[in-house]
Parts: sequence; C-alpha cells; structure tokens
Amino acid sequence: MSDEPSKELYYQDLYLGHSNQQSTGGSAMFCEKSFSPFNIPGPSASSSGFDDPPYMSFTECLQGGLDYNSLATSFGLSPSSSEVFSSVEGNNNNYQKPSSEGHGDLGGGGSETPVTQNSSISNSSSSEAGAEEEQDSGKSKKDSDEVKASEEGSNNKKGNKGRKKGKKQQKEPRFAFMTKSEVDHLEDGYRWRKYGQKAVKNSPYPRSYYRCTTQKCTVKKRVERSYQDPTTVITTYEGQHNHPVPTSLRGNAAAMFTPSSLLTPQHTLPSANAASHHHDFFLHMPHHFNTVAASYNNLINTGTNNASNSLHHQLQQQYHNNPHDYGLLQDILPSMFLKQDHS
DNA sequence: CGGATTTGACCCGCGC
DNA sequence: GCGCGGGTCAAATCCG
Repeated sequence: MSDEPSKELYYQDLYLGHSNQQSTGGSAMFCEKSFSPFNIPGPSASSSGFDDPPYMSFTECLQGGLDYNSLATSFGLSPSSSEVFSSVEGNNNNYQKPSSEGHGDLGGGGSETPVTQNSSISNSSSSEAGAEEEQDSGKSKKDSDEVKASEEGSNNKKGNKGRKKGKKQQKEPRFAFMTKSEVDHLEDGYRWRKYGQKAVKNSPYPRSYYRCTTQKCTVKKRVERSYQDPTTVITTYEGQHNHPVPTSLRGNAAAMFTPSSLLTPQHTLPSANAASHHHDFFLHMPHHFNTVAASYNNLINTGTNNASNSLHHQLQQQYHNNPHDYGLLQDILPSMFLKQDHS
C-alpha cells in the first residue's frame, strides 16, 4: 500500500469554508485579485465581481491577499469534485463544517473521504473585518496585554495574557490544504517559529502552531497530521505575509526554484531529500506549493524571464514518463508564469 | 550565547 | 455556570 507513493500527486480533498463566527455582512473581500493558477473553466465559486483579474501566484495570495474561493476554484476544484466546500460570508450553504475541528479534518467532506488526487485546500476566509484590523489585533493583542499588565500591575505570573476580551479574534483568512508527507513541517519558503503544540482531540497526533518569524508579519500556520491517514499532513495558513519571501533560508526550499537551480539541475541542491530527487520534489509539490510560488516570485523579482521556458522544458523531460503528473503540474505552473510574461 | 523549541499554564469561545 | 477544547503565552530547555 505504501509502495510508490511517488505515483500520486499529493493533493488531497479539500474543503472550503469560513471559520468566522459572525458575518458582518460586509463583503470586504480580502483581495481584489483572484488567484488563477490554472485556467479552469466551469462553475466558479466566486461568481462575484471578479472578472479577469491579473494572475497571481500562490505566494501572492499569502502575501497580498486573495479570493480564496477563486483560489479553490482555480485549483481545479470543481464543486462536484469531491471535497470542495466553499462558502462566502452569509452564504455557507455549501460549507460543511468538518465534524469537530474547525479546519482540515480529514473526516470532513462527509463520511469517509476517500483520499484521492484531489487538491485539498481549505479556505476559511474569516476575514471580513479586513486584514488590517486583524494584523493590528494580532499585534495589539500583545500591546493591550502589556498595557493592561502595566496598568493592572501584572501580578499574575501568566494570568494577564490580556487576550482581547469579548472580541472575536481569528478573523484572518485561512487557507488549508492536505498533503502527503512524512515530515510535519513543510518547507514553504518562509521562516516559521513554533510557538505552541496541542494535542488534538481524537487524534494521537499533536497540532503544531507556527508563526512567521518576520517582524510585523502576523501570518500563522497550523500543522497537524490526520489521524485517519497518518501520511497526510494538514497545513493551515492564517493571514497574509506582508513581506517578500526570504530568499535564502536555511533549508532553502525556495532556492530550489531559483533560476540557477532551475536552469542547472545538475548542480546539486543543498536540500537533502528533495535535492536528491527532483522527481520527488515535484511529486511533493503540493507540500512545497508555497515554495514553488515563492520561488516563482523570485523568478519574477530577479527578472529571469526565460526561466519559465526552461522549467517547462525540464518538467516535460522529467515527466515524459508520467504524463498525468506533468499535466497536473502544468496546471499549477503555467499560469504562474503568465504573470511573469505579464511583467 | 542567541535563537528556536518544548511544554505547562492560561485565556476564551462555545455547547450543554 | 461549568467543562471542554482550541489557541496562545512565556519560562525553561535545547541546540548550533
């Protein structure tokens, strides 16, 4: 059963939903641009006012905001294709709340979700109130904490963790996806600091909480392993990066897609597992989706305009034995490069 | 020694 | 009101 996992493209089922507690009714969509990594025709989850927006990369989504519904749709998740649950504020008819967990429960999707090759993106654009407020609240949470502490004298050792009282936090848009991976924390191009870990109810696997280490960046991410399918890792991003992707990070997953590595694959990559197998890396792409996008951003930023061609070429070669995978990859990559053409 | 991780305590929202 | 579970904090610890 566990043999040749490399044959699968590791998207899993996906659900889209909002974890917001209350809809303010305001349709202050988080982003003005809709994410269109692929050109997917068909029913769009976001039939709202987004027409022909510029393409944006996955990372941009995280950075600059995006219409998560569009994103989901763009991922090839037609509502009919298994586990797509999408909802918009005040329109959650499609949103099936995953049994108990607020996000990414494998069981979600209604009874025995067969693990197929479907993308797995969970979107909870619980934003509404707007990202800015949120980002502030993230920070002000602590600020108010300190203020409060200083005001009240902060006697309790930990008692004054001044969380926002009576105020709903957690308004950041969320974006979750499931991937098959042996490692919990997937390199995605950003640097994260773990700030907590909790046991997950009904699951032997803990959930880890990470925060982007970049100053003033309030993006968080949760990583947990599905208890139903221990090979599946559920990653949930919350918030948007307000900074560029760190180019050279330790594991330098990002570097894997830098022009140099793309153009000269024979130059070995420092990264251990992925480096040894480009094939593996690409197959694990969903794991590194952020990385791909991040690196793609690097391509753009560095102005390497023919990197895309090279990449396509390489991919074709890499995947000529595996048309299916390549096809899926094509779905992912090309439109990312469209933007490059654009600029 | 500085930064990252671990881990127990605390806060908060929610359901009963 | 209470208990539970999720999320966060921060001191302690680990590690390069």
